Amino acid sequence: MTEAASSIPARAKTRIQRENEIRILRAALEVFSQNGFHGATLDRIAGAANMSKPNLLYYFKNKEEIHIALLTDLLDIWLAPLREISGNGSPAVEIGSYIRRKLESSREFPRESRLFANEILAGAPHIGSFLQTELKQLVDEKAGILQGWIDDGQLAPCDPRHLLFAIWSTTQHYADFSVQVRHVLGLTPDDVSYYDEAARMLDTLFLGRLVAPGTKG
Amino acid sequence: MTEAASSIPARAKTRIQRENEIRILRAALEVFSQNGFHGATLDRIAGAANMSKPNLLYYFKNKEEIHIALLTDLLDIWLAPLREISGNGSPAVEIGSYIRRKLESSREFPRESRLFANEILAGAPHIGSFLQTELKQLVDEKAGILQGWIDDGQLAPCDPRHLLFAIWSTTQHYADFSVQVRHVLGLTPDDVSYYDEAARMLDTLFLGRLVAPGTKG
DNA sequence: TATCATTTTTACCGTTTGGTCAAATATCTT
DNA sequence: AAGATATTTGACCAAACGGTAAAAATGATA
Repeated sequence: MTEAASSIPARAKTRIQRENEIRILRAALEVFSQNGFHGATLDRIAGAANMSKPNLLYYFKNKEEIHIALLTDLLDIWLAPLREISGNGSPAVEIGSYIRRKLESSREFPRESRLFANEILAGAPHIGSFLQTELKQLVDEKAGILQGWIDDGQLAPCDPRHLLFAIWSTTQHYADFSVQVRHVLGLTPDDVSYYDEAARMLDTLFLGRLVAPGTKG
Repeated sequence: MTEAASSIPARAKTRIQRENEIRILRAALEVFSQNGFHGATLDRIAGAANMSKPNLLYYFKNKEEIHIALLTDLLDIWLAPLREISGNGSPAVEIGSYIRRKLESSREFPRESRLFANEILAGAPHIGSFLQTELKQLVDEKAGILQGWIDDGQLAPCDPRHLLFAIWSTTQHYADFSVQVRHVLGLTPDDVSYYDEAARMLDTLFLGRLVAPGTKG
């Protein structure tokens, strides 16, 4: 959870405070991820948290603060799979397990993924600086590892950062566009059985070879 | 543009009417794609169209009608590249050119792409039936073509529909997540020079082989 | 140029929304 | 159990929002 950077030493949180902040953030995640920032109302969030609106505002001073708290928590979830990429392993293993981690993250945290997607779509008003600093730094570092493999001939020549983009987009797609995925596959809502097939597809795509070597150079 | 299905024969549109409807839709596309449906206000749309709000409502009876008009126009743009996939060509050529068309569509119509993404993220409240019928039908048809190539051994075994998902996500990513892409690459806003490198990446990924065949089976 | 239809503006309305405040209630500590 | 603190509630408010009505202005037409 997020702690305000205040000079006044904050009181230790009570049990009720801890519980209610979690209740609120859980409810807010549901509402924000489904309706976007502007589509989410404090009344709906409060309702989803089984709480009155003034009570909710006793814990968070306004709507934006809830949103920012959610985004802050989110960034760790988002970065974790990327951090684990190691230069010691082989590209096949490292990339393969990164994809699996990202896909697993999509399945486990679809609401967080959609919250992130909404924020980026809106122009990243709250996490712009995070993208430019922390994320960029980490990407540059991991891109260096990938570039090493390219130089070794273990990986096809390409811009490693765009390879990461491809991994992000394909894996997150299954959370962010799940409605489309389900409609196209003819599945019922909440059916997430497509993740196994998705994993196979991405393995073939990133680790295998899609189009058989043939007439076209 | 969209025509209401009314039994009363609609008057032919005047010059001013045609011009203003276009002005409104252009402005609304900008505002909706940046702020989502709920984040967009009639005042802002009217402002972007250099028009008073009541004047705007003289042409569209409410906010939702503008949104639906935009989505309707959008679906053609979205489907066009997919329709062109032909069973006569080779997988390499057909898939390659489909990717190029989708990527080009991302570059040319980023606002439309973001509008679409917003709609899907929100649960596709307006285009759900389109996804279940028209899109599903077309996907099933094109998936059949891809399946044929798989049966021929020209394409690696995989669920062709998931292959399409991978193409959609990677190409649309460059429009929908352009802010993230630019921040990570260290580019200035509005710089779209990354599209060339993106095309190379996707060619390698979908048509070539990313990880060199090596120690790992 | 007079007439009619179309377009634009001004003034307004009801509702929703984010947020406040003070009083009431529950909880914790001694 | 008393007192202090933390929590919850109901009543309320101003601003923003989607939308309306009718008059004023403009454009087309004969």
